[in-house]
Amino acid sequence: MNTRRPTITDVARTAGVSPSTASVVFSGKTAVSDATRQRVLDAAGSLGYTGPDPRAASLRRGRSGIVGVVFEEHLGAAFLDPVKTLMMDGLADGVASIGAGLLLLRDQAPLGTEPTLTTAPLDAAVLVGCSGLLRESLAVVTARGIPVVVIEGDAGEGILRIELDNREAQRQAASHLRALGHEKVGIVTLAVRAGWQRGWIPDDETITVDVTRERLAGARDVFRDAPAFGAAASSIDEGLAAGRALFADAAARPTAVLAQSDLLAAGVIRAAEEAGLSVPDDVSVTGFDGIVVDGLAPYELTTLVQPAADKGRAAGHAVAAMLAGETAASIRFTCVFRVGNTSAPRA
Amino acid sequence: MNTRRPTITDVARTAGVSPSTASVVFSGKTAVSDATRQRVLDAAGSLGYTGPDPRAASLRRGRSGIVGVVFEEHLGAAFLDPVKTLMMDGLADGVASIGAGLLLLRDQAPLGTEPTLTTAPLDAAVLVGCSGLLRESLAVVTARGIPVVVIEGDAGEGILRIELDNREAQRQAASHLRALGHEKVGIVTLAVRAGWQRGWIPDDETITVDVTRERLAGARDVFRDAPAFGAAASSIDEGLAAGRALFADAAARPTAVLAQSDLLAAGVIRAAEEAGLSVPDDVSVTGFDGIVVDGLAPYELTTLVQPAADKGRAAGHAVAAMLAGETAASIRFTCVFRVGNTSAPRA
DNA sequence: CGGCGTTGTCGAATCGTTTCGGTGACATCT
DNA sequence: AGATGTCACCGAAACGATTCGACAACGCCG
Repeated sequence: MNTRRPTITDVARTAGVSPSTASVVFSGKTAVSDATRQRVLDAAGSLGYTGPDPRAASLRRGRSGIVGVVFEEHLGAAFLDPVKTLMMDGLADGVASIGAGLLLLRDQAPLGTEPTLTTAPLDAAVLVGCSGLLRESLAVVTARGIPVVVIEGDAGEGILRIELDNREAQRQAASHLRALGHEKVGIVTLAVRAGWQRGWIPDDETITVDVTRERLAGARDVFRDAPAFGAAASSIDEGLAAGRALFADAAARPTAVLAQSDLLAAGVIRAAEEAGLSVPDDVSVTGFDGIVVDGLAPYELTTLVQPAADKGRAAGHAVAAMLAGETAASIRFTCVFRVGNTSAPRA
Repeated sequence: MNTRRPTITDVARTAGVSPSTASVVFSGKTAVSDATRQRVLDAAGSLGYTGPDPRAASLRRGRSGIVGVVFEEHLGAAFLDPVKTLMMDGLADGVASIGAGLLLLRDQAPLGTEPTLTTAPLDAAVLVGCSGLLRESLAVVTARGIPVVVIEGDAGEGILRIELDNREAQRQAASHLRALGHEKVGIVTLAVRAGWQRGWIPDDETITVDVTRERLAGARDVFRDAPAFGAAASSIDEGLAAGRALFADAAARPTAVLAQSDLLAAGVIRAAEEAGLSVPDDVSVTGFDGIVVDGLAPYELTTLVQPAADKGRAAGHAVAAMLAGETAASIRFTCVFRVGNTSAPRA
């Protein structure tokens, strides 16, 4: 089959109408008589025409219907985190209103290949987290004059931002523990910076990941000198490792642990059980995120429920608004503190 | 700023060269003298030109650099499964060789919006799982004459397919249990069809999900009459529910359980513990996938290790090959049986 | 019956690149 | 010195659709 695909012009010719009319039949921008529409559709059918070429359409329209989502991590790593997953879901929802799809982009293109961020036909971009690495991507995107939204990260002047009240929220959990009488509290944080290896965080460490820094600050607002152990990622296994570190020294053992994510909290709980400690009787544990941790039952974490999907949806709507020429504003979501059965008065 | 973005023609004019030359400077398709190149680059810089418009380029080239990935599930659900996540990772890798990005597509577009599958500028499509629902998507894509690859699913004649030796692999695990002396075996399967609710699978049930059917067949090759409980999804919690069902009746209790995924197996193990059974002494449990189940330690599942990332990578390469005009062949990957500490001789 | 608002269709002008054949100019070989 | 190649660069023609103003034809009203 050497024959190339039929174009809308071919269809128009076969149907005996002008290309403009045929185009309108497919786009529905203008009224067309039923008779004509049918004729065009028939012609399309007989020619095997399956609709306008999206490439040509997007050139003419100046829109591709594609929103790029840029992650700093390895793609797989990004989806290991249920919060990000939920966020993606919301985002997909949000951009669906303008009929757009999500193009997955890695921050640093694998060696030797084109940076797709510069060559992809994006209408807009959403950056997830913005710690250093993403700055570069941000530069590329803004240079292209594309609307951009940053989720959970400081992007600098004039960039639309979707974020949480991380510090205030974490402070709530801390206050809760304080009110329960806890004084010796341990903190388990998310990664301190890209490439961070798990370990205790020195007091003079500079924390480049916004979320980690803010939540830690919130915890320290209440427990000024609480030691903090930084995990390498948000996972149960990392939490387990962190928990072991916290509970290693029986004398220095905390009576409560503030974890910066539910997954970490779940790991900490497991570490506690391992150490023969009962939760919440011997040690209270709080999480952050409010997700359903697979397999954690019967525990119900005391945690901060964040509107993860809403964050994504908001980003999607913001992007849609910007594309529609409206101005959108940054949004700061609020977490809801939820008491579960993993925190109790100090024994 | 009413001023529109500069085009490559503007840049060419400023640099005093023809548009074709300017184009070549950016694409690198032909040799250009250093002096000219520099002149063009300078002109671009002073005009704020950030490279060729991808939309126009893709029209002219006939390539957009975008590969669509179509899921049948809710986007979020897709990424809850570590296997899919790994697969995506490999896929991203595989298509990176042609500098393509991955466009996330849901099978059924949310109501009231354009089906992006038909309007997105795709070079190729990868369908994940192909059970009924996806058939429609498949029709759309093939009608558009786009190269398509199906991962884990029967797509019918002439469609390139990437799959596993599901049946043979599962049979290995079953044989292993048989060799250990087990006779009363329970099976926990993945979803039987889209929208399946957890429950025992009647003998006359038609199983439309390929993976589920094949693995079940493999298990029944060895244990012809083993009862099968179908989970609604691949998760620990579903496995837990299934396990409870299996262990509910002490008299009918199986001495071994074949789970169709590691996540399910993890849940079954938890259910066993809950029922006061010890694994593997009282009951053996095998999984499928060979992923690292977060928080399952110290158990190491006896399972079938599937090359999830390789599947994705293979799909990516297949797509790349087809786009290059070469012919690619279907691939069937082989799982590796790995004995862990969750299976033991029958007590 | 003439003016007028509707409705449906058409022409022509883009949208911004890339590509391909061609053309000088200049170096190399015999 | 003439023939032959190479190297850079240019012009013009696609790529396939959308859009917008113009324009007939038509029914309606006073």
